[in-house]
Amino acid sequence: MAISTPSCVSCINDTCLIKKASTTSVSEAFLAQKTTFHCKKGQQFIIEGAPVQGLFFIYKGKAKVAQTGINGREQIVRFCQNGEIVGHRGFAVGEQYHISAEALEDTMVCNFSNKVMLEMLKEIPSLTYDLMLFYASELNKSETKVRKLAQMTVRERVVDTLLYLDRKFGQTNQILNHQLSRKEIADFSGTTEEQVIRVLSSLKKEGVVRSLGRKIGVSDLEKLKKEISEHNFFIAS
Amino acid sequence: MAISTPSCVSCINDTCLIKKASTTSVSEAFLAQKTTFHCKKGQQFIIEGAPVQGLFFIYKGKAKVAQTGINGREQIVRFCQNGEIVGHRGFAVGEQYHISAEALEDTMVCNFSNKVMLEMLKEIPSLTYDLMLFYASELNKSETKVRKLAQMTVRERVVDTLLYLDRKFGQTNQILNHQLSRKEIADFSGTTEEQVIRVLSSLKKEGVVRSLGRKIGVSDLEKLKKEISEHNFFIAS
DNA sequence: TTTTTAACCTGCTTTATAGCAGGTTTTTTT
DNA sequence: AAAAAAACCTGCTATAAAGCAGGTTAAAAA
Repeated sequence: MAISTPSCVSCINDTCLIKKASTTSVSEAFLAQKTTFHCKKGQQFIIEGAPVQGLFFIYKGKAKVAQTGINGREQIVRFCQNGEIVGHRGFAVGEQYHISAEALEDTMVCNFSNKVMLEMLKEIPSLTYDLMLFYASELNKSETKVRKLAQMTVRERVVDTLLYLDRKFGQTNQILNHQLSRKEIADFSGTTEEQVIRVLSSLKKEGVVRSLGRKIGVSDLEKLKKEISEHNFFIAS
Repeated sequence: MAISTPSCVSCINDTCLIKKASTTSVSEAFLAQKTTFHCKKGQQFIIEGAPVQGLFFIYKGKAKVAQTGINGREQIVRFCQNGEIVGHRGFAVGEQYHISAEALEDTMVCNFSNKVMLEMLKEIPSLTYDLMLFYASELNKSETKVRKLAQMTVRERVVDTLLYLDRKFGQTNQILNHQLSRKEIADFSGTTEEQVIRVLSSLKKEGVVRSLGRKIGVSDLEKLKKEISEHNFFIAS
């Protein structure tokens, strides 16, 4: 369901690597080959195991990236929003995607095919360079995550996830802007729903976290940060 | 202790990204700015927390890359040998190294400064492209590791490490070519020395692993592989 | 508004893993 | 060759985390 394709040159997502590259003297022919489509909330636009189809960029909206682990258990890899790349892990390395990507709300997604992407990278060294930096930064985040999983307790990992959600999507009235279920928090933190519930209710008793119906928020950000700051984690996720 | 610097053009490490790039029409001026030095077994050539000093390449030898985790607990990140890059995580992203690198045997290491590296990347797009692919592949490995840590049991992680050591350094007479202490295996697998010892002695009883004094080896590779194959891990580490 | 469903919560039990203590073997040093 | 030092092993105990069962609350649908 391709719709009227927005132009990269006039795109408002300044952090988007393509937008950055589009300001250089690049043949518009590349940008013209972009497709843009609309995803309803809950719809998957990358399917685990499907052949790699280039790179995706969130034009407007939110998505979650996940993969199936042992016993069909879902592992949420990351969340993304406007201007962010999705599907880069498969691109350049594999033939199939090892992750799925699902829209968390109505979302517009841009796509460049493998062929076009490779041609662009050949023609625009600055884009290759930016993409290299992007991969390097993702590697940093991923290795930090390895360390966290290996060495943090469940409580610390849940706290860390709350801080991540605050950094990523922000809060309004001390309620996180993007609401996740306890199960989703668990899948991102690498634990179970019950553990998340237990940690959250402790944090509530301690007055660090508050809830409004099903929604949750951090009421004392500093105290929460303090809880994991002793580990000197280079906050990179 | 810089010694007579070996030429990249005539280097035998064909997998080295610099060697690959050196065959193109590149000003030799870059390559001339490489320094090469000798490390004794046990010597650290990258120190955690020190300022980033460009990229390192193993010319000949073996090294382990590690970082300090919670309670000073060591987390081994990876092992490397001839032709492999070290220090790439800090390069391009940070100001300080978040890892240390230590020679596992007498090792020769090449180094390009930040300045020279950045100039080379600007001048040689194919090098930037190769480095991008390298980062992408490292990202893949790291994310696979995240999944493993989150979902494998201790036994599975130790088995996985044994398979990694076999892939990485090989075996002679069913004894792993590079010998690690139980403690090191634990630091790489994300567990404790005692657990590794327990797993190894079970595996020995099952006839899958054998030992010769302190050295260990895999006697039934297929059976060992089978143990974790059900998880369909894309073997990428 | 009522009904239904999904999400959330809590106490109890089980299990996997970590940690400790003390002994043994292997390796290294003298 | 003896002594010292690592590295390795084993049984026991403690603990964190997972799993289960049954109940409650909040949100969505009728």
